[in-house]
Formats: sequence, structure tokens, C-alpha cells
Amino acid sequence: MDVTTFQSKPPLPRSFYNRPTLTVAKEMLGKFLVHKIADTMLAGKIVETEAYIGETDPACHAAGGKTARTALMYGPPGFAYIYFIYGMYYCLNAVTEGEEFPAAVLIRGVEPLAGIENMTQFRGMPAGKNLTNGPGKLSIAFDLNKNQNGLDLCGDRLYLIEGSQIEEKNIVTTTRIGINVGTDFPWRFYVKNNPFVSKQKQG
DNA sequence: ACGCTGATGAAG
DNA sequence: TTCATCAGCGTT
Repeated sequence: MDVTTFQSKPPLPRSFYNRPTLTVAKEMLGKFLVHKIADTMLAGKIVETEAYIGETDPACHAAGGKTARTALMYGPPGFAYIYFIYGMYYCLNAVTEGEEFPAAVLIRGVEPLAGIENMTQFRGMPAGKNLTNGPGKLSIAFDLNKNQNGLDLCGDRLYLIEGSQIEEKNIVTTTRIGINVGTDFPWRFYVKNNPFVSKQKQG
């Protein structure tokens, strides 16, 4: 599939995100993530997601209530929530569900499809699974940072489009990783045997 | 196994 | 205003 095919597809509608977060997280697998930078188009297939759902989810940033940082999650669905973590990395989330219910889906792994040369430049690494097999890595490869925080995913710069259908038997459901609370919720989804799925954080 | 790095928010 | 914490990565 070439770039012209991507350009002919419209962004997924806001109704896609205005549903239960677990449904959205699972259905985001196989969708294509697109980021347009000037005349460059970066695109990749989503292969790993995690759901963070409401103030009762201890691992959700909104667990402590509404703050300036988490306000986006309380807003309407279909917007990008990009947060800075560990003093070095950004992570991309899609806000889900209705207003005043804070929830989002973290994109943890992407398989590059277009603009790979640009991604290798942003990452300073050769093409391969290490380019985008982690939330911090894929944000660097897609040139995502606080400048894109709050972008409308139904707009024309950063959005998802229909991609490849992932068969149910190829979807793996597990507990979330990289966190110390809420580890008992099976809210992580990934595509079986895809090399761009991230690894459990090594100590 | 550990250092890097800085925003966040709770404590004082 | 200070400080522990943190949904990660790379090097050892």
C-alpha cells in the first residue's frame, strides 16, 4: 500500500472514540496512525494499545481528579493527549468516551508503513523493530511532542484511518505493563507475533 | 542493574 | 519551595 492510498482515506469519525474505552482500544489495533508534517506523511499500523479508564483506575492519570494536566481527558473524545514522562519521552493517547468521563487509549506499538526514512532520522537509528516498538520510541519517530497535545484526531494533521482487519484469534489481551498500580486489569491489547509490540520494561 | 531527565502535584 | 514519583529508553 502506497502513500497515495493513505491520502485518499478520511480520518476515523469522532463516533469511533465516543464508545467504551476497552472497545476502542481493541479496535484501534490494525488502524493506521497518520501524522502529516508539511509535505511529509508518516504512517504506521497500530499493533499495541492500553486502556486507562476513569478516576477509579489507579493507573490512569485522572485518578487524582481533574487538573490542568489531565483536563484533556475530561474533554470530548477524539483528541490527542500527549504527556511527558521520565524527563525524556512523550506518549500518545487518544481521548475516549463522553465529556466529563476521563479515559484514553495509550498507543504503545506501531509498525511503520510510510515515511520510514524520516522516522529513522528522527530516531537517529536504522529501520527495524526498535524504531517504533514502544510509546516513547514511536513518539520520537512520528515527531510527536507537547506541540501536538490537544490536537483534534478528526482533523487533517494527526489522525487514524481504516487499516487492516486483525482477526480475533490474533489479538492478545494481557495486563498493562510499565506501571506499579492497577496491574490486575487486563487492559492491554496487542497483535500476536508482531515484532513492533513493545517489551516489558527491563529493570 | 542503573542513570538519564523534567513535569507534576502533594506536602510543608 | 522542595521533593518523591513517574504509562520509558539505552547502556552496562
